[in-house]
Parts: sequence; C-alpha cells; structure tokens
Amino acid sequence: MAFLSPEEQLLRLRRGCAEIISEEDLLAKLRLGRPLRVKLGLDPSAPDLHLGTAIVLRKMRQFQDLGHEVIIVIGDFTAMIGDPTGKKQSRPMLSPEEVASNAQTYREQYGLILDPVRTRVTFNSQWLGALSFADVIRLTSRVTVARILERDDFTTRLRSGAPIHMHELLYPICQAYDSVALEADVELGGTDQKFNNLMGRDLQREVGQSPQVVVLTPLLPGLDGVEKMSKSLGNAIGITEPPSEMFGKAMSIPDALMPDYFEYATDVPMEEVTAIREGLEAGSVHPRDAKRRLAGAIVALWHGEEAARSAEAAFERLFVGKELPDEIPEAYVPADEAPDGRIRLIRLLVVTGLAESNTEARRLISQGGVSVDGGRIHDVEAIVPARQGLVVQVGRRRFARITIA
RNA sequence: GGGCGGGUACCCAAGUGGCCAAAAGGGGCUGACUGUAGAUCAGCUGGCGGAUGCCUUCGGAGGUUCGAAUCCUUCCCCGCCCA
Repeated sequence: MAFLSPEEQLLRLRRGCAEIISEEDLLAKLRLGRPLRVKLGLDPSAPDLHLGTAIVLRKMRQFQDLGHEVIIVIGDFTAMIGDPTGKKQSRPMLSPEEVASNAQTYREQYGLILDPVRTRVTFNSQWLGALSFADVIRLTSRVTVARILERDDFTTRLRSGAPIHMHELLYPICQAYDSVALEADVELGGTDQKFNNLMGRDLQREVGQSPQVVVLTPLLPGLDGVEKMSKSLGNAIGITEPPSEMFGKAMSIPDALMPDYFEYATDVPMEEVTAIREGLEAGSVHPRDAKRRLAGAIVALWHGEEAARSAEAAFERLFVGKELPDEIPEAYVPADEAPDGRIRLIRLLVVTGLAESNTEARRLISQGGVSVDGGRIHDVEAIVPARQGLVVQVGRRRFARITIA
C-alpha cells in the first residue's frame, strides 16, 4: 500500500476527516518523500477503546499503512493538569512502575487497531519532566494570555464565572511542546483538540521548526445522540464488546445519526452510504433495515461477517421474537439465603445485583418490571423457588440465571 | 488586604425555624406504544423485612431550640468588584 503518490495519499487521508489544516501543507509534506512523523496524544487512563476513539486510531492506522511513522504520546505528565476540555479530573502523576506496566496495556489495546510492531509509544513526562522552571518561563514567554484565552472553554468559563486555575492555562502549551520535542509533521486529534493542536503549530514556528499539519477527526455522538461517545457517560460501544451486545447497542442509536455512523464507524463504501442516506430521505429505505445494515457492518468490522450474522439473528429472537438471549449471565445465590429452597423475590433481586436495594427491588416489582422464568410478577412480597437455572429478568434486557452456591 | 455574592440529592436549581427525604427541570429506571431505539404518554427516582416509624443527606465542626437545609459561632472552598 506504500509508495502511493502524494496526491493519492491525500485523497485517501481526506476521507472521514472533519478538517485538515491545511491540505496544501499536508501535500507539501507528503511530497518530501520520507515517512512523516504522525503524532497522537492520548490520556494515560486505561485505554477505553470504543467506536468514537477508534475513529482517530483508524485514521492513524491509515497513515501507517501508507508508510508513515506513528507515535503515540501518552500524556502521563499532562495528566497532572487534566485536560480543561472536559470534566476530566486531574490525576496524580504515574509512578515509573505504573508507567512501565501500563505501557504494555497500551500496546495491547492500541494493537487492536494499529500495527503493533510499527507503533512507537512514548510518555510526555520524558521531556516535560526534564524542563526546569527557567525552561518553562522561556516557553511561556512565547505565548500571550490573549492567545490562550481564545480557547473556547476558557472564554466560556471566564464569562460564566467558573474558576480557571493557572496550571490549566499551561495545558495547551504542554501539548504543543510535545510536538516540538518530537518534531511532529502531523498531529492527529478529535475536533475538540483543535486549539491544542494549533498551539503546537504556533510553538513549532516560534522555535524554527516546520509547523505540523493538523488532522482533525469528527467526534462521534454516543448512543444518546447528544453527548460525545464516552465510556463514563455510558453511551459507548466498546470495540471489544461481544457481537450481540454491539449489535443491540448499534440498533439503539437515534435514526438521524445513521449516516454519520456509517461514514465514520464502518468500512461500508461511500457510494453505498450515500445511497442509503438518499433512500432514507426519500422514504424508499426503511430506517429499520438501514440500521440493521449499520449494526451488522459495525459488528463485522470488529468481529467478522460470521459474528455479525449470528448477532443479527440473536437480536431478531430477543427483541422482535421476545425470546431469551443465548447467553444469560450467571448470578450466584448463597445457599443460606434460601434454607428451605425458597427466597423472597426482593431479596433475590438484591443478592443477584439486579437491584441495588430492597427499596429499588420493590419499585421494580410493583412497576411490573420483573419476570421469573418468563412470568411477570406483580406481588412485591412474592416468594419464589430458589432453583438452579431459574431465569430472572428485570426490565427489557437485564437477565440473570441463578446458580445456588 | 477590603467590599459583595455563593456552597442543597447524579446534574442544575428552589427552599430562609415545624406542612422538608427537601419544589421545578434535566438525567436515570419501569410500563404502554413501536421498527430496536427515539419521540409521545403514565409512574417511579436516599436507605431500613413491610413502618401516620426509624436512620442517613442540604460544604465541615460545634452551638441555640421541644424542633434546624433554614438562626448563632468557627473553619474550609468558590465567584465578582476594588487595591
């Protein structure tokens, strides 16, 4: 795949990008005829790879496949600040031991998308930690306060009276310095990273380096269709989730998001994506069918065609046919919870973790959300047999198969 | 350093001595409907073996009172303005 002409490379790289700053610069760099250094900064927390984070990583993989050098920068040093972008908490710096043990985890996780042998993983404490206070002063002297405050979240917080701490202002500068330290040719990032990435360009220019090209990928909205996809918001589809889970979640995205998901989260050819979008708009394609195609394509990307087909079949049985799923998680009930082979339903729900408290269990039962062996139970005080293999269902999709332990 | 305004449940935000486990909205959960979801409608949304009852919760710690989210003292934290 390597040795494509610069123009052809640009053509491929452009697909699925939100913005490239700038295409001319990228083309010029591609024409240098050497592998470009492509940098991506990532949070040091345990990798949480989902369809959203996969977008930028897959773009990175594309650079790899075109013969370029990719470098992942784990922001272990900048984690002390916590990216002011989100509500992310700042966290203490990792110890060298933690860094070492995490490095392996990153490698494995990112290896699911990137080519492991050609991926360099670095930690920015390596160079940021080496700076003296005098270095920091010299560095910050190159950036004006007005320039930093341009950043949208700072402006917003300032206006709304929310606190902004001094060290947060340093975050963009730190990230920009990563690019300087690595002499990056290209920095990848989500659109929310635009400011930080552009700061890298400025700083590189300041120190006499050729400014990096900024390649921004779109942020994928989560299942709720509002917030961006993130594990902590519970609206994510993880790339290692089992096929049926993945399929079911994909089916639950809002209709309006389908074109975006097709384009950014699957390999479905753009011609087909366009055809589906037009069909949806014209009413000639049923949204349900389009979404099945989407869910199938997502599962196929991570688990293969075969898994996609069986996931669809399972979905059909479970939701359309309202049958039990193939695999029901086991839940253990200690034998002494049911000395006479019977147990209060309320207690059963709590013991199996299907309800958090007796009160919640009561609530669920009285609202008609609880079934035992397929039969809905409305009596809050019901006592049920604590039998091996008993299937308890709460709501639409939470199941447990009882094992007496 | 000075002046002013704030800190309430997952979030936001009312409440200024008892009717406050604490309004409204958001979020979440359950049900109905459906194409899975969404939208819509209805209900629920601190805990306690079944309670006109008890426990925990209104920044922290003390205090006043029969009774405190509400009053007092003190401490911590945040914002704005002035210097």
